[in-house]
Amino acid sequence: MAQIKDVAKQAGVSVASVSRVLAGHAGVSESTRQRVLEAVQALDYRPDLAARRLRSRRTDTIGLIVSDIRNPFFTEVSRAVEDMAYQNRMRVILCNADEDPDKEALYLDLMRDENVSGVILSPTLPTLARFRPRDYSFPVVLVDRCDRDTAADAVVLDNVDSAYRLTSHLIEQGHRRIAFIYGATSATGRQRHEGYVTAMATHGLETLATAMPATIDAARAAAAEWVNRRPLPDALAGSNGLILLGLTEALREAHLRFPEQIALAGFDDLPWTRLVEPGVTVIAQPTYDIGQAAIELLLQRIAHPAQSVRRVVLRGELRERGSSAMRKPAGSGSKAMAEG
Amino acid sequence: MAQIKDVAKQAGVSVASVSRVLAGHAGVSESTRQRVLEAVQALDYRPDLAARRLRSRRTDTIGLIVSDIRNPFFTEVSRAVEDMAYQNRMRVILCNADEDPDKEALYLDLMRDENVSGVILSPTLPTLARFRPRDYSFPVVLVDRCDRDTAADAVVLDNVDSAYRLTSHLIEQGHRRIAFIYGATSATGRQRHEGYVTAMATHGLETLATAMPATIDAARAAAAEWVNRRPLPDALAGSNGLILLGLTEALREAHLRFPEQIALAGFDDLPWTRLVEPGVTVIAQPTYDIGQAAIELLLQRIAHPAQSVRRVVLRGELRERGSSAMRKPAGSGSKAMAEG
DNA sequence: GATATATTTGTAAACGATTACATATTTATT
DNA sequence: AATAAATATGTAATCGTTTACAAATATATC
Repeated sequence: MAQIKDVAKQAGVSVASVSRVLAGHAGVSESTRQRVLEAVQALDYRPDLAARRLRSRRTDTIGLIVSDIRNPFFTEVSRAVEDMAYQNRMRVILCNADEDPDKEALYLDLMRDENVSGVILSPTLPTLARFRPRDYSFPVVLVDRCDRDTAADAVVLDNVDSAYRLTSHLIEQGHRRIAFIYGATSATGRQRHEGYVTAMATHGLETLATAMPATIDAARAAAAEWVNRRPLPDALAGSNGLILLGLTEALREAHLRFPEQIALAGFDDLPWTRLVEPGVTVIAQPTYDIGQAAIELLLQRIAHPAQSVRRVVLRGELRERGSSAMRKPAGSGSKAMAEG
Repeated sequence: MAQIKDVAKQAGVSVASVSRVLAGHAGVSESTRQRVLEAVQALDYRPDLAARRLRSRRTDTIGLIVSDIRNPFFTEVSRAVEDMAYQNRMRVILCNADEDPDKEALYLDLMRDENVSGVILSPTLPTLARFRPRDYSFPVVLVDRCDRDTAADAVVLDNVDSAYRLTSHLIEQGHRRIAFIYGATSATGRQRHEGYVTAMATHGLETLATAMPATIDAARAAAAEWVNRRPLPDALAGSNGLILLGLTEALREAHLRFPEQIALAGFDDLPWTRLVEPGVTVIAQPTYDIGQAAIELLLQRIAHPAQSVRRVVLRGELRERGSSAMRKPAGSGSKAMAEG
């Protein structure tokens, strides 16, 4: 493998000049620039990254710690971060914390060891609760999950508002007993719950909510409970894509048809929500944009460490489908209202 | 930040001893071991990875280059690789080639620059065609995609056999005009096509296949063509999860009910295949196992570079659901057979 | 107890870049 | 033409480890 001194010799210049050319620094004549570039080409020289990182104390690497890689939301965010990072000559180390605070802490330590330029993190609740950017040796941008008072750069959905709109939509469609099944282990789940509660209160309706870990299985179990209760709720709503999937599975297992017997709605516009007849009403998240915004925020923060804290809030879009359709005044609806 | 010499001073030993203790090398007395460990603890010393990598010429990093991170198959594989890698004190650099050979080549170059310990790769067709392990400075394990004669470690499904079994199942259910829509840009798609062709030939049936890029949109378009043709095929089969999704969408759009009007089957047991009534028949891949096997192969190869080439072939499991149900001798079936 | 052998420790030379500083060269100003 | 300022280049120190080699100490063998 060719080294920088080989290139210097070949080009007839000093190693310093080679380094300067490769770093794109000013103060080097066009003629040496050319000769260095030719020599680099001729020898197929590739700088040793370990040496460069040791001396320069920079890694040009960013860490991405997602809470659950199986959640398509995070897959899509990762994709965006990847794309943008490599376009900006940055490497990405991807870590999947699996909603486990310990694993998360471990990975944050690892980021310190790796001396990363910055980190994009979707924190679990405990980590978020005690999160202070100053505790880390690198800039951190939060994504998807963030408290109102967290003093850190962040990119999030308008969770409270989106949940409010989704719930209001269900109410407008004539549903009254709306059960909200949400992931209590994330700030996002809680905020969406808050939006749900507000919407219900605004319309003078009683809230029916179940908090649980945000997994398909937990959601299915939670939905099964609601489904066995009498009176049957008018509608089930889930706080994210995984939960919505669990709810849908539970309804299938209970042989309940939506929206005739029970309505359904939730978050994340995944491909399957259009496939299950007659389609599931959802709040669509601009997932790719969220990832893109996160890395842009991070790159800016790396460039300007002292700049003031920023928060990007993106709007969720309600996509109405058959699962939330208008409840008939007569029929099972009147029964539910009579009993409730 | 504490350095190794600080630890050495604190423990009253030389830097060499500290290094040896931390590397777990033999030939260091228990008493120094203890004192070094205490000093490390006391100073919260963390070795500088850049320096270590420069001097030792090892990175303990593996590269994972997947063809399409949006494909849940690869998400699950990534999860397994991640888990196992970190358990083995290795870092993972994840790259998403997006089925683009150029991007793939770029990432392989990047792996060389990063001086990774090894790479797990699901190659596109062009890369696979000219793939020779000797061309790389690091060991490579192929995953999901591999030719019969590729001389490299690999973990794959029994693609030909699985497709044969899936097709045979459809035939046993009374379907005759079976259209196979497959991704022609991957070895896997081609092998599954081969299994389909063999099964059809065995039963003296004419093959009806469409080759296309393995995306949801392309699959939907391809399915739309089949659906508009007369006679209508008896069944549609897709060569992976993304394609199967596209086929299902196309049937929905054309308002064709399965299995009554047309049967459906494919690869990858994704959660939604159980949700769309009456369930979609699929070959399930042991995705997590595939990832796990890949990294195990890689770690072994790193430990024993000269050991002979290994291939792990995992068996796909047929999961019968309603979408492939028995075709009635009478009705639309007879019409299709009369016209075919 | 002397010698040979095995074990433990320390010193200093790598690893391959970047960059501070000094020096040489060119250009501008008088 | 002499001086000042700006630009271009080179030399050598440095980043923080690992590890080859030498030296010192402990253990075994006679």
